[in-house]
Amino acid sequence: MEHLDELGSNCRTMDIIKGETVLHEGSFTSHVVYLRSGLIKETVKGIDGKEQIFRIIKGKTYLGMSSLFGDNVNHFSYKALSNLEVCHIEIGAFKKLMLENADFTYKIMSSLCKENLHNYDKLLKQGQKKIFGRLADALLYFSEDVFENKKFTLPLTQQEIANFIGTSRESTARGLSNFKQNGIISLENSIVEILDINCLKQVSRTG
Amino acid sequence: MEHLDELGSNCRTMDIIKGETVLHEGSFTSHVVYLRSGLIKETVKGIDGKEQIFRIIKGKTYLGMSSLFGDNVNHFSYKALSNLEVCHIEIGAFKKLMLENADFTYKIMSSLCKENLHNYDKLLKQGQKKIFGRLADALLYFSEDVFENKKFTLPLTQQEIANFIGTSRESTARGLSNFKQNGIISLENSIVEILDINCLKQVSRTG
DNA sequence: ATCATGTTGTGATATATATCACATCACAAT
DNA sequence: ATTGTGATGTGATATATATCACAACATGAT
Repeated sequence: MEHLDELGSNCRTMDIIKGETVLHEGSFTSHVVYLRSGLIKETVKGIDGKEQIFRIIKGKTYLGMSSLFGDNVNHFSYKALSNLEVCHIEIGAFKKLMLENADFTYKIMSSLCKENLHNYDKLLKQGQKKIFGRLADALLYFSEDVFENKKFTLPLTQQEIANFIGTSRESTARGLSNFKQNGIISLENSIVEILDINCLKQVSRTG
Repeated sequence: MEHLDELGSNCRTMDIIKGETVLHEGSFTSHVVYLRSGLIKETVKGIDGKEQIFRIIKGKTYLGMSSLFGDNVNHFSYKALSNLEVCHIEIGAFKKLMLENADFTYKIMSSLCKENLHNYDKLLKQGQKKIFGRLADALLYFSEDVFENKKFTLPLTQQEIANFIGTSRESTARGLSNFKQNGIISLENSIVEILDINCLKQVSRTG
């Protein structure tokens, strides 16, 4: 997926520090942004203005493609959870590359479609599950998709996890306590280790 | 979006009667399907096997594009809510057209992206709203997106509406009764007319 | 017209989860 | 070390919604 070489001077690299916002929901999409390294939370303002977290994005990913090809307005905000290395690409150069290189376009489209299927699946299933199931999903997501490790530091606060799985902070806390008491995870100062992954997957399935 | 002429003999039209399934979730995507006319419900099997309805699809739409470019397996089922006229397109011919015609590809991609933004927005907001808000959304969706009319016949049973907005049949019934009593809609034998659209939008917003 | 079958309306109750309230804890800045 | 500030843990209570139960109704087939 990295055709950045072909973009040459149209691609400008820059560093962003933890906490900064890379793109703002509602702003005009003037550049394609490619995340080289670091962790980002993708958010939307929900009704009553509170932050909903859609997903965590890690390195080697283009940001806001749907917005770019949809209506040129960012539909999400992207906020740095760690220090980042991003690359800004001239929108014209990017579109030109797409029109000239059908193969590149095809790849972009495939990866977009895969992402979408995954997201739809997640959102649809989420609506049916109860809190413990959704929390289990979040932990599996961190472990399997984001960090690819059974042991990791929570990338989000409990309030943010709540915003991610659509529940309250208190329910998130209670869920984590419960998993801990049942020996499914260990949890110490935001460091989680998944001890019984089968059980966690079971909880994810049965809600 | 209609490039069917260019596809010539690779495009085969056929009729499907109400109730039939056009594509099955889990099956291999062997053709691109274009819906010429009629109404379809796009569904997924949820946990515990009960049907979740993702959206209603009306004429002049390609089915299952994300699945086609994602992993060649249908992630949704498509069931006819009315008699349909569909067109089956050879997958090879379709991909060939895309690789040869960057402009066509670009348009497909744009429409996919717009769809996605709309769907994400809907799913994310849905998680935050209470039942009356979601039901209001469904009615507005039928009126504004599907039928483009304030008066229409419900395309789904109450059980299906419940599967669409993620609630129980009984809650759906209660919601409709409530809207009726408050003069927001009229409802007689599945025929709905939206009487106070501002109020309905208000309910949609405030949940 | 009659029947059978699926659809709808509505009460009573159970249950999951939000909300409120407050104590404790972790961590960064001084 | 001390302080301040935000993060976390946990009880008590309120509330929305699911579930159960059943009657009434609509619709299509015979």
